[in-house]
Amino acid sequence: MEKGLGVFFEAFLNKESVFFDKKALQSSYIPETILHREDQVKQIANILAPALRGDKPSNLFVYGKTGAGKTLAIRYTTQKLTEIAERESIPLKTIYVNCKLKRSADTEYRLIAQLARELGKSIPPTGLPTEEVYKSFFKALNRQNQNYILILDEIDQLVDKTGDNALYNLTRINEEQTESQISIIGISNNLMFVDGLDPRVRSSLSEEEILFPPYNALQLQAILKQRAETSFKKDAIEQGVIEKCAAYAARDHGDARRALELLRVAGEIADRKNSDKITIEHIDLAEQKIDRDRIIDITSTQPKQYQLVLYSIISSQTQKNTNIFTGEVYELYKSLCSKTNINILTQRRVSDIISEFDMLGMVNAKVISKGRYGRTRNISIEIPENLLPRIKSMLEDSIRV
DNA sequence: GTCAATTCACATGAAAGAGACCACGGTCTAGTG
DNA sequence: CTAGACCGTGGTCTCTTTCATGTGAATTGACGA
Repeated sequence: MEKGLGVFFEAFLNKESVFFDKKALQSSYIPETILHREDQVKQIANILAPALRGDKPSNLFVYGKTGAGKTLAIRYTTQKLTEIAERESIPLKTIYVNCKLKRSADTEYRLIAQLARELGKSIPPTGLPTEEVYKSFFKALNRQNQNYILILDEIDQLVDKTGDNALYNLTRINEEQTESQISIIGISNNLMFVDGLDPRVRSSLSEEEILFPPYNALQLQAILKQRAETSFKKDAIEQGVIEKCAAYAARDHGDARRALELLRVAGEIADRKNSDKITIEHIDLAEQKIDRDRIIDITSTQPKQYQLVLYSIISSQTQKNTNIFTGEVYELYKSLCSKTNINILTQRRVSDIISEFDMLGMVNAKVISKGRYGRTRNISIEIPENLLPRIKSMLEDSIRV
């Protein structure tokens, strides 16, 4: 056994790979030149440039769909900016925070705590009044006489979870703060996001706005080619593969991140099949695999109650084979609960759980009105047919514990 | 037949509770000199 | 005298429950043609 494994690893090491260096396919990678975002980068640079003279740049609000290059463009320009600032010893610091990361910055407390930590304070993950954390953050800000650029990625997530309190307080810092100044760059996937904000926050936050339109298929091709050059070996990609990748990604709103992931997974599949080239067929497989992995991952990491609800949805649909409604799911869920000795949640809660599955893309739950017979969600499953049995037995296993 | 009122079966919102986790300050205890 | 153990208080955070209000069209029933 041990020997067999050794041979396996040995073979793995010697195996030919289509990859040269995967780095350029990762989403955190920042290439030397950014394609098809020249205008935006220039605009950002224009807005941020005053920082080099010690002035406060305007607050900036950036929005566009996922995978449109927002984060990349911002990180790229701020990186260049700080390089220059460092060389000229200009007091400037950028802080990047992703508000979507669970348990990192998705509440007011955690956001401020995260910021304070970036400034070298140590803040406990909980237990302190939010007031205290603010104080500590302000103190850290004041300590050095510096300009700060604050990048809040996925800022919409923060606001619709916890309101715009934190943003309001942040935008007001400059009014009180004299030693250091702070500019805020907000990045949002949601185009309508600013509309829901407190007017004071809105006018302050979006002194400048930049829109990132989605990439089209040709632009995606260029980007993929650029990345592929450094990450794959020569001639490892068959004719038409890049084009197909780009076409897939362009189909849903030009998401470059997805295009890159598709290419990377296709490469991994090619490796596993001992192929020395990535073929179009591998792209198809990759697309299926990404989809499948996502669904399996979601199902298996979901809490018990959620799994029960999902199971109820699946089994009531396979029984009836027509569209199903919240009430039926809830009834089945209740009986499953008492069978498995799990306490029963209220329908209110189950209703929310169903709509969360809707957001995850696992089911499609549309609110319809059946006239006299009430209003409910029309639920159907979005899981591919061939995956259903597997998901179902996965759920059965984990519920029956 | 037409039209407004009714009615169903939930959706959707707001608020608040339960329980886990945690920091802080004060008090108690045991060990040390 | 002091370091560490052990409370009580007060804070955040997530998941839920409770209470309240909203809602779109099939159905109903009054009305007039």
